[in-house]
Amino acid sequence: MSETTKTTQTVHAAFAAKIDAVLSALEADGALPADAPRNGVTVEPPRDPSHGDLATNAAMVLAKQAKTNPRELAGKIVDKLQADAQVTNAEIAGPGFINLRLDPSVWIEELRTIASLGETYGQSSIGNGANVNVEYVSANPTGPLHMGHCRGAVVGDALASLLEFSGHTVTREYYINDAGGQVDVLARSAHLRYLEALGEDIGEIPEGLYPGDYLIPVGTALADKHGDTYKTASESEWLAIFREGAVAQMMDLIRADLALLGIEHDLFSSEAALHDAGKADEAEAWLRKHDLVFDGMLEAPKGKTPDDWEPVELPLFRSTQFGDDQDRPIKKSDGSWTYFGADMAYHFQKAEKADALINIWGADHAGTVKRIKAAVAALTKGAGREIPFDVKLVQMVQLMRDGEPLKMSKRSGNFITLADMIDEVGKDVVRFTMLTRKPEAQMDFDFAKVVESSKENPVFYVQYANARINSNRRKAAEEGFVSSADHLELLGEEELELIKQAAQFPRLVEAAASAREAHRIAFYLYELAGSFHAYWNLGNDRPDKRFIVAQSPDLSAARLFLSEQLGQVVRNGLRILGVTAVEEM
RNA sequence: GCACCCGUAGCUCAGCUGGAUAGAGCGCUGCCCUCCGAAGGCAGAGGCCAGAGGUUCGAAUCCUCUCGGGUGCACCA
Repeated sequence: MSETTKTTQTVHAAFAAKIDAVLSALEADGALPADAPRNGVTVEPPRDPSHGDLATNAAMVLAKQAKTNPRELAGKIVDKLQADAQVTNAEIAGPGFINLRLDPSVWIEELRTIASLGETYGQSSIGNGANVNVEYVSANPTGPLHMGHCRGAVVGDALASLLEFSGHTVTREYYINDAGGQVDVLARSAHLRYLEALGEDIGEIPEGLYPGDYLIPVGTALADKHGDTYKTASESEWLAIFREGAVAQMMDLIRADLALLGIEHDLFSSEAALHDAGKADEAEAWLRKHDLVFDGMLEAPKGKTPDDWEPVELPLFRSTQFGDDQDRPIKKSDGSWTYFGADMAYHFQKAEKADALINIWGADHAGTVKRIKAAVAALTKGAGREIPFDVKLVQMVQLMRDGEPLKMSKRSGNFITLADMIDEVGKDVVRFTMLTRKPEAQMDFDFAKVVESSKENPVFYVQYANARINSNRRKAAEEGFVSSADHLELLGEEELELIKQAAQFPRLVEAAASAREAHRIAFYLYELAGSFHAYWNLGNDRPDKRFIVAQSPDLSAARLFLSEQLGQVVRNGLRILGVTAVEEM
């Protein structure tokens, strides 16, 4: 380890390394078998702070391998740890935990580390630069984004950022379903609006076409471009042209919506282009060769069987071999690809370029997870390159206003758009709020509650912490006090507690990234903000606990330094979530 | 009927991929502030982690079953 990395290593990383070194020393002593696997050994703060600053379960995990009992092994580890100047106390507790108390200088040093690393504090290299493809949103290009797309968009984007922050190379991808029946419907709907733009009275939009007003400008644009060329032409003449034109405009619309949320994908992949490249055919050929696709009879759908149900023979993927409840068709009877058939080829294509795939899907697609994972596993394994493939399901959001659910009518084409939501409460509120619940749990989004300025609103509370830090700095400067690291030794117990909490950030980032759970960052920030506010409030009754103590310039400077670094951690966390750290409120 | 998700304080939810006495906010109770660093503060009560088995040093967490709630079950996307 070089000197430069040593000076900026975080407490958590340093002590994880120390425990590791102790275990290696015990191996050298013969107290542990050589190369004993150490997965499962953790170094983390105990839940109950009275137990100490850090705890490790090493003795309990390794006792079996050492052919001894946990407490005895713990004793040997403690002996070595007590030699460390940074450890003021090491003791065995309970079934074999080792609790460590650290010298205050360790935490003071962490504060300096935050300052020197600044925006990079908390970054990790656990990703080892692995290429991770995160596919999210992928809404059909048939209209603007609505609130149903919102949560997946935010969850996917925050996860992508989190993975980047922890050392992965991330591709943010959007899959454009521009080859199915729904884009033909779009083309017909656009053609109708085209006729409208040419002055025809189109009356009511017929059932089965998209009624939304957002297609009016699409019709106008098509009329501008094509004049009356396709006014009386048969559908076969204009369908492909209108489809392409309308999809392109829908994607512009969607990109604009995503921009409102602060989302920019790196890659937009087209299903149509995939077919043109013959990717689906390639996948089918390979699967047939390995007897994973066969021509067989499709079973009747479960539940209520449609009246017009007739058995047909179709190319089926043997997804039952992988836990699915029936084999799934990859082509329709007219020879065109099913959604699944195309999706399979699409994922195989993605897998060729990535070290890991993550999909963010709406919960309504839950039923298709098994088959796609099965197909991708078969294809990648066959290609000799099996990679992790996660599908994260994002549950529905119920929109509320003052505790009352908002109904929306999809039939009329009047749904609450993403743009409407952002217009009303703002990007930051939408993003943060979507991350205040684990994605796989259903959530309510109450337009009234998310903009409340109170402690119970996490968005506000976290933003307020940063704003308070800023206003405090400005006010201090007016009175002639400036942050300085010269006398950090003056910081007391309450201040050290704050540093300890801030120091959790790096390991929290790693844990959240490993678990692929960005919402943990949001909860952490809420807690950190809560601690900061509580500390601030101490000053209400005790002027000696305020950041600015007129009689003690050195102490004030040290506390301002602390305040700055807390702000840094809050901002770093917010940046992962894609939420602006507002300066004033 | 099947699959997936959820079930933790009165309510809304966390719980760091199996650790020690299960946490937060709201609500409730009590006290404090309301002459400002208060878009309030401090403290307290409140739990059979839906239920029953199992796995092991150790389970809210993993497995099985049951009971509730949600979602989805076309050659749609």
